[in-house]
Amino acid sequence: MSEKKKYYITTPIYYPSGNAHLGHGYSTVAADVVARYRRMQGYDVMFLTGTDEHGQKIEINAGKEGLTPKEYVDKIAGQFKKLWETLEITNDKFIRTTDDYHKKAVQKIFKTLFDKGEIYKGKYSGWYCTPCESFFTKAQIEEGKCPDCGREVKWTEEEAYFFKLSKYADKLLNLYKENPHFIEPESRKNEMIQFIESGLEDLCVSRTSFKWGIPVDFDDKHVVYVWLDALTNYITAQGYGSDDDSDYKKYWPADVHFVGKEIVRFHAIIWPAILMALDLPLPKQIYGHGWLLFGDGSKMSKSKGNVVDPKILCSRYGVDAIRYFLMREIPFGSDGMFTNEALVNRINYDLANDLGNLLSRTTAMVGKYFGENIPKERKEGNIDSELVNMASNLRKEYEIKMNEFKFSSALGKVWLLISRCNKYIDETMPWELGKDEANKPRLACVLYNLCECLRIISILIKPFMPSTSEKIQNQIGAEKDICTWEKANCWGELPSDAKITKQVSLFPRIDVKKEMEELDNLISKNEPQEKVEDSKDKINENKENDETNLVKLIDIEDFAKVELIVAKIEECEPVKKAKKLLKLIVNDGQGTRTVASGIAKYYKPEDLVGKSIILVSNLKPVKLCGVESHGMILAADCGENDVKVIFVEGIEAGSKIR
RNA sequence: CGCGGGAUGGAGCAGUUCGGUAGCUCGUCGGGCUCAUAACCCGAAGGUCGUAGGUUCAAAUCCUGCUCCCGCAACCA
Repeated sequence: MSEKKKYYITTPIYYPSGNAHLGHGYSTVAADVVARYRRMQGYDVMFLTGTDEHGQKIEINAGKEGLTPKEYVDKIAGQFKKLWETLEITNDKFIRTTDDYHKKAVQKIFKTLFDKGEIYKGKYSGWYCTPCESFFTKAQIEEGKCPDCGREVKWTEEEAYFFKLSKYADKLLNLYKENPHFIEPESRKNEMIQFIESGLEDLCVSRTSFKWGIPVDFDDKHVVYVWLDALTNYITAQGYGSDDDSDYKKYWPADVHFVGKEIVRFHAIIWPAILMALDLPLPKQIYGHGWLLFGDGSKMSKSKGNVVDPKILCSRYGVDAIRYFLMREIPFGSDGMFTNEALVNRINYDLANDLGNLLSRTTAMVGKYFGENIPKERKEGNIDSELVNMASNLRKEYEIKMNEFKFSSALGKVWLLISRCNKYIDETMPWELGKDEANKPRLACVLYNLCECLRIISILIKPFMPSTSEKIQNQIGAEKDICTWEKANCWGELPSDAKITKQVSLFPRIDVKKEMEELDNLISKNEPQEKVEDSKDKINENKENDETNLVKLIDIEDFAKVELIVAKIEECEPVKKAKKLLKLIVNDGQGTRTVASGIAKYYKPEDLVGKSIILVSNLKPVKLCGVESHGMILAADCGENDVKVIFVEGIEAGSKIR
């Protein structure tokens, strides 16, 4: 009774403050590929994904739609589940942090930590940004606004529970040292080390400012804040803290947590610290993958016609094509771009021309020359050994890449064989062999070799493209028992009575030009309901919050509150340690004052001295990068990437503008 | 001197750990083939490897200075 080896992999639990999009799909497909790969290798796999459903933002978004938070998350969690079905994700569990068992377990964990003295009650006073639900440190408050959203932060004091994160600094550094692969890719590890070395503060783990969360059961003013609520899902999902923790015992610790690079910090620092505090084993690895960017580099460009709704893409091109694209186009550790053109090109070149066509021409020739079966009598040629070796060794190379999560390279290896096969056909010229009855054994051998290669290929692409894999096996008549991982490095498995039939094309070729036009039409139709809300896990970088075109109208009294005057710039210098800031000394008619302005990118100091500008003179002073700024100068956005200061000529400094 | 990543033929990237013919995909041009989804195969053109110095017999690779991009942090009052 050889116990199967366990493999536990997770995606982040997604924050359902908006619709599921391709960025979510990216992480999840990657995890699914690994899960399928490990299952194929015979592991007992646990693959977990889910949603992180608490927090103020959910509360607010629900309110906007006139729903209760629960109704709201039910709706969105449903969308996520549906998307995973569409993408043929084979997660074993789906956890929602609003699930009962999770809530209970979290309360238990909270209490345990409190009893152990790992959590203590304290007072939090600091700058708080409501929309972002974040407090900022002393270093940050000096500088002013919320670093995330730029909005006003409020000085807030609240009673709160704290987790003693600071005491784990050394242990964490040690952990990284002793487990060099704990954080991958390596560049991320360096960031974490840096972060820790710059000092860890205790972590605020409860809130009183909103209700939508798990109550602290011994102090019901408080709800558990995201850290202990969300991160713990990886163990509560397996029953930790419940009556039945057999799965927890079986699968924990996780082999790897896949996370977006923006949340590596939480997983590499906070999560292990929590586990240490609980005396539980730590996950073996945190892998921070890159982001899927849209269009020209960062934002989704509507004019470029990027349909990012994964459902549309899947129905148009098939799930396998989308899965393939995501895993092939972008090296897993780095950022990558999604464009429709890149997608269609990949489908055409790799899938239709190389793989699809290889299968097509192979099965067609078998049909043409032999009917359904390749004869037993086969004559080998000198040229064969290179192909055979390559095919037999492929699994080994593929495995190395897969184990490092280098999906793109792993697929690259497979495609090397596909190319080699196409070349092999040219070299052996089966159509010539077919002309002479005497060459039939040689022809049989050539076609057999191609089918064997296809068999191996079909096995190795299976985690990525499950149904394509099956289709290939079907067409070459390979039964399940010779399409296993074990048989992927064996040669000569296909029996001579295998029934080989040409069927429909795997991937039809796409007319790029036409397709781009159609996609353009598609989005223009879709646009109204397709706005992708930025979510907390922001895997896509679509920060452009659909510029609210609705300008709020104000009364004349509101305008009267703003005092605008003309001022003359007398001195100007860049602010040290600031990239965007210029420090201006301006004369406002009464005297001089200092103003900081974020225009360093567009103006040199000497271009400004002596000029007159319009100044908002009654803004509250604020300190920016050590410079006290008294006012703001008016400037206009000129296109995407330029800002022009509004200069005025021939008006005395101090003149009021109305 | 905040941290980090990057600058390589028209585009997108690899190569830089441990110096020694600069490689891949796409595009362009020419040829071959006809089994196949007008797919496949071969060949060619095209690169001062961001810039300036240095070490070396030899530098994309090592060292130093500089410029420009991109994240994050911070600071567009």
